[in-house]
Amino acid sequence: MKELAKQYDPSQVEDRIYQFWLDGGYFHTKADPDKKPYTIVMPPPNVTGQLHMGHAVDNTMQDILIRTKRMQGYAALWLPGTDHASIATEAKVVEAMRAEGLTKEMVGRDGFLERAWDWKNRFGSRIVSQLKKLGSSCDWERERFTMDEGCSDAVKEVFVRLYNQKLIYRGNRMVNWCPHCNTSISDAEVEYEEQDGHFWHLLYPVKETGEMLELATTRPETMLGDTAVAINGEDPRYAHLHGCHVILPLLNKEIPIVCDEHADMTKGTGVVKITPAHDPNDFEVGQRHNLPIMRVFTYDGHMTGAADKAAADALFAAGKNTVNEPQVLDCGKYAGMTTMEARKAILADLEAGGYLKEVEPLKHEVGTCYRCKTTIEPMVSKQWFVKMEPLAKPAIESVEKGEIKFVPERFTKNYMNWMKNTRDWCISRQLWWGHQIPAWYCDECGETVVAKSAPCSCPKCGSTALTQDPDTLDTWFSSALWPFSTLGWPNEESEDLKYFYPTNTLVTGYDIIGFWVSRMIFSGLAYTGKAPFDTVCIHGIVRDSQGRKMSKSLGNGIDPLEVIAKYGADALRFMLVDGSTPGNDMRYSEKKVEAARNFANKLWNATRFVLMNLPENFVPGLPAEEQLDMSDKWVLTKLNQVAGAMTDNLEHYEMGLAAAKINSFIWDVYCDWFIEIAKPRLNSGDEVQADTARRVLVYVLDKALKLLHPFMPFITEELYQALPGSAETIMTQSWPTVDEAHNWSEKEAAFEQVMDFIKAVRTMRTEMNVHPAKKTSMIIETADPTPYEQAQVYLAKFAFATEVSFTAKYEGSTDGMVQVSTHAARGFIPMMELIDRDKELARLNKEKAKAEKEMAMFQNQLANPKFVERAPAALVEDIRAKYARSQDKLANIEQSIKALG
RNA sequence: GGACGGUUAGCUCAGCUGGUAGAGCAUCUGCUUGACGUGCAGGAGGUCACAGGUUCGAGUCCUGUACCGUCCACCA
Repeated sequence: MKELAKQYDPSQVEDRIYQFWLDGGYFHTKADPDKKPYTIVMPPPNVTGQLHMGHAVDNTMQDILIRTKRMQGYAALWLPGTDHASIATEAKVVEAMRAEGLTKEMVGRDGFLERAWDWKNRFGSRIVSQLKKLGSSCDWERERFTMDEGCSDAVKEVFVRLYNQKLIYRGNRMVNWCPHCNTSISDAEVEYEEQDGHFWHLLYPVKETGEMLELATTRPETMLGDTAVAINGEDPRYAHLHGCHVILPLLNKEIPIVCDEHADMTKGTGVVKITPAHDPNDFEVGQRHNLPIMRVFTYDGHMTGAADKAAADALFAAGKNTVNEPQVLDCGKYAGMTTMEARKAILADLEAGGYLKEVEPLKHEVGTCYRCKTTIEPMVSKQWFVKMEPLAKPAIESVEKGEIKFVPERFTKNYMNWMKNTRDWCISRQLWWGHQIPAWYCDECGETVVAKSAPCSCPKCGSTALTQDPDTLDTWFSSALWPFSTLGWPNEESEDLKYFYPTNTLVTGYDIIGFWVSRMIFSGLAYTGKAPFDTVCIHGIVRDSQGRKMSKSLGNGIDPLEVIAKYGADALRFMLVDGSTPGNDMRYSEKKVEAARNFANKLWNATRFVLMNLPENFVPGLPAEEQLDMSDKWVLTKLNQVAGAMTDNLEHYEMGLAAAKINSFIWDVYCDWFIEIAKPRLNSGDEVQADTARRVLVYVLDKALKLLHPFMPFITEELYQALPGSAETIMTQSWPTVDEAHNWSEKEAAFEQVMDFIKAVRTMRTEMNVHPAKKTSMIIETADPTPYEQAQVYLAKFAFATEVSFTAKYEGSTDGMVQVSTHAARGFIPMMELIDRDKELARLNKEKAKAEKEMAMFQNQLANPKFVERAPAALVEDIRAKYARSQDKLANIEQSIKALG
């Protein structure tokens, strides 16, 4: 048996244990017809990212679930992997190239991709090793990457299928354009933030009547692209202007006044300028009225000029641009300015021309890019889209039918809201790192060919000159397939797919329900015909100690790896779940990690104590029932209760409650009471008693380690292996269940009576400042002395008794006797000379007040005829019993006060 | 504008289906009791945000209010 150190040092243990697990292959799971499958796919972290607290909670929760299920005998698969994170990774590679003075264009697509793969290979293992530090028991043999061969094949398969079903289309639509990342992004990727801005009230002259039409805008620089002004057809103020035109200031261009419902009579002046190329609503208006779409911004956030116009005209002339392709304006003197510069210049010119009526300050929500926070420009652009409506419908129904449930349930609403309002999903990105869109265009006739691999020739004209679409797909397009692409789909015959799919639990934060969860659900249903998981377990985010979100810009992030280095992964894990509530945010505090570290140390020392007391030839196993002491039966009953309760909590994803329960069991029940109470037996010299105590100590410890293992995997493994007779790993031992033979509720009650008495004596002594070394005899007055008689050794040790005698009714002298009372007994302790009489009287009166309050509560309840009449009979009985008990206690205290004189 | 969450001890938070308010930390008092001072034994500390309602009984259920926070939507 190995000697344990006085303090637990996780740094000496964790890496060694993790390697032991890897070497043992305990994380690997295969399809096993004799077992039930349980599957979790890990939300793939960004391949070049670093572990943060969000990952730490997410993966701790998954590991707790998977370790529990593994111990419960499931073929538990936790499938790990990483995400290529197109925008984030591409941005990093671009940045690194900039340091060398290079741009994407300079190195070209192939050169860039080579660098990107290098980058991935260099940093991709970092996050994986960090996940290992946490103790994650994933099946690393199955580690996947969203751009590996299988996942890429799944992406192409889906793209082709959806295209053939007309659920993927390409067209000129309004998209969110990030001028910094230089790509379109989806609606979900736009974040709104409140900014100070202005309403500029402009005046447009009406050609036919000469009057000035007032309208307001928050983005005056778009006015160059106005191709109409809209009024509401019902608006009496403007009835005379139907069919008229305005002269667009600065450009002196005639544009029509159109009647459209979009113009709201109740807002502003009821007149709206229409810029179809740069506003989503205006785009719709433009479609309805067949207005030209005039682009005035370049894709990198400048005003368009002659060259831009020439390029667009050339494409148009070549017939490459067909439906609704925006025209491009040569912005003349504004060409080449950034949009902000143009805003200033245009406003100055408008003012000079008398077209600016007033400026009104306002706060408004501005769309920004979730990656770089740059203000989004709505742009009309030719992109690929997924038609959402037919896909969303089954995804909504599936959740409504309960095939998928959210935990906590309230997030269902969040999901539904997202699913029911989603617009078509823009999936093309003007990036190189990612899955290139499997579409080819014929250089000769412009035909589009969508296929899993490059076509040899154009099916329409036979030309062999075809060019693949340069764009890549939104990262979430591949993430959406993750639960099944990682299990072998589209190969329907894959054993893994058949066995492990659909998966069971998806654990993730509420912040990506729209991005990811919803897309996996509709994808799973559409391509595999099955919901990809049955439960979505949602957790909150970890905030800093002041409740702020952890962020790079604030610099308030806590690095989980530093915490692990200082306190151990077990402590971090325990801190993250202990006392947490599903779906709620939590605050990080070092104090909480310390508490968790202390708990680990407590367990370490408890085990050390047990091991120290075992003889060389110790053979574990519970002794026969007749040898068990009342404290043994008590602790075994408690163990049963905690095992049952934790199992139930874990089934309901209440990991915080489960953690608190095992903590309390180990610390309060096992260490503070059971170990202490076992000591007299261990040292009694009675070999039979000592042996019984040892066996129970080891038995309960073994079970407690198992119950704690999912939460604190490292220390429990280390300690488990040190127990005599243990198997090679705790990981695959069976999860403790309720043992019906171990429910001794009457013994539990009897022992708790003794505990009550001990506590009463201890409290009295501490309050009276009696030194522990001062021991005395005592007389216990009780109707049934049996439990106390059996507990004499304990009374000696914990109630500081020399000799104990019993009586049903004490009639001796109370002179010099200090008295303590419980519900079931009264103790007479000759130690009055040690304390102050007045203090003792005060103490008793305090006890009395407490007892009276308690008694009064029950009395009031029972005095209420409606309570007795309407409350459940069992409860009324229970209250009666409690009332009787509280009466006994009060009587005891009153007698004590009387005796004191 | 819509939806959701929070408001419980000095601090951070639990409290499941309504039945005598809990934990950790902090604080106070004792304790070198041979597993552990990263410890042990005790104490003090709460009108459960506010106002109504349902109920024999409400921290828990319902309605409303206030403040804090989050998400979504819109904004000429």
